[in-house]
Amino acid sequence: ESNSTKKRKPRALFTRQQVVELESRFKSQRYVSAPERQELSARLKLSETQVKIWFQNRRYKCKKSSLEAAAQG
Amino acid sequence: AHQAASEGDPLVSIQLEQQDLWEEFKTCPTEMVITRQGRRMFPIVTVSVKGLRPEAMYSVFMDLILVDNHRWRYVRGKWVSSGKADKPHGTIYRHPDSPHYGSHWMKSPISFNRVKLTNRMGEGGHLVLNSLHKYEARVHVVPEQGQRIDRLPCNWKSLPETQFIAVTAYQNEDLTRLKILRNPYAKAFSDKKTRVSVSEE
DNA sequence: CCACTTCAAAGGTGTGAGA
DNA sequence: TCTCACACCTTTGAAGTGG
Repeated sequence: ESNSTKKRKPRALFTRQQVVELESRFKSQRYVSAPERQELSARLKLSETQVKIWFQNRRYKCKKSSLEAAAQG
Repeated sequence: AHQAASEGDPLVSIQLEQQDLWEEFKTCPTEMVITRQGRRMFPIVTVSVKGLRPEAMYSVFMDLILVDNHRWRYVRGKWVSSGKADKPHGTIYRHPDSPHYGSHWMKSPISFNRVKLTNRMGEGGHLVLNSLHKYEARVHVVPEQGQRIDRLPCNWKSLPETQFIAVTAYQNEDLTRLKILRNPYAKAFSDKKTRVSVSEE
């Protein structure tokens, strides 16, 4: 098949305010429970899956950066 | 003998990281570009902090202080002082992790990689500088209010290795070459010159 | 949950022109 | 001296895939 029907991953970044709130929550709480996730997703107008994956990615990012920091010093 | 005044608090120590890189630039000497929209610094001011109370809350700041009272000019390959310095703006940059626990600040070096330098007032959160003036970075570790820490001896430190002249466009071409060599974002320009012998076959 | 990957968009470089 | 648009890179980060 040629160039026609190729699925390109559209990149949709979260809004600035959404990230601010998520970061704020992550700073005090690395894991979020199901009810908390529901409340967050409703307030931020994101799906619960998006909130779940965001915390998952955020934890990995944190761990990765701290491992790199330890490797250098 | 006078150290006993702070209730057994250890002295706060602030130390610059990547000193060899800063030294390399300082021999040029270092120049930092300032733009209307704001330009990042390279090398990046990074410090390791020791002696904080792990459970106490701190905010960390960086500012750039005038090193001397002169304006500088680049004449025939050398920087020479000429004229009197303009009045500094006195802006300060707060590290985005602030406020956070002492343990957080001490667990790994604190990087000010996102700070931006500008020559125009009103760009929120950026450090405002005068072009052709010489500056030096200074880092502050400030305990949050309500922590009942009476005195922290030495909660700021100036970093002489970071001295630079603010410019609107680079003057010294050795300095420019160093920036291209060391800054990953400028890699396009080092690759370009390497590609001289690559003609298509 | 974790581990890593995917892959465009976002955005940081110095350039070189034109004030 | 200063500003701005490029071209050319990197980094970012939500989503993908498998364990």
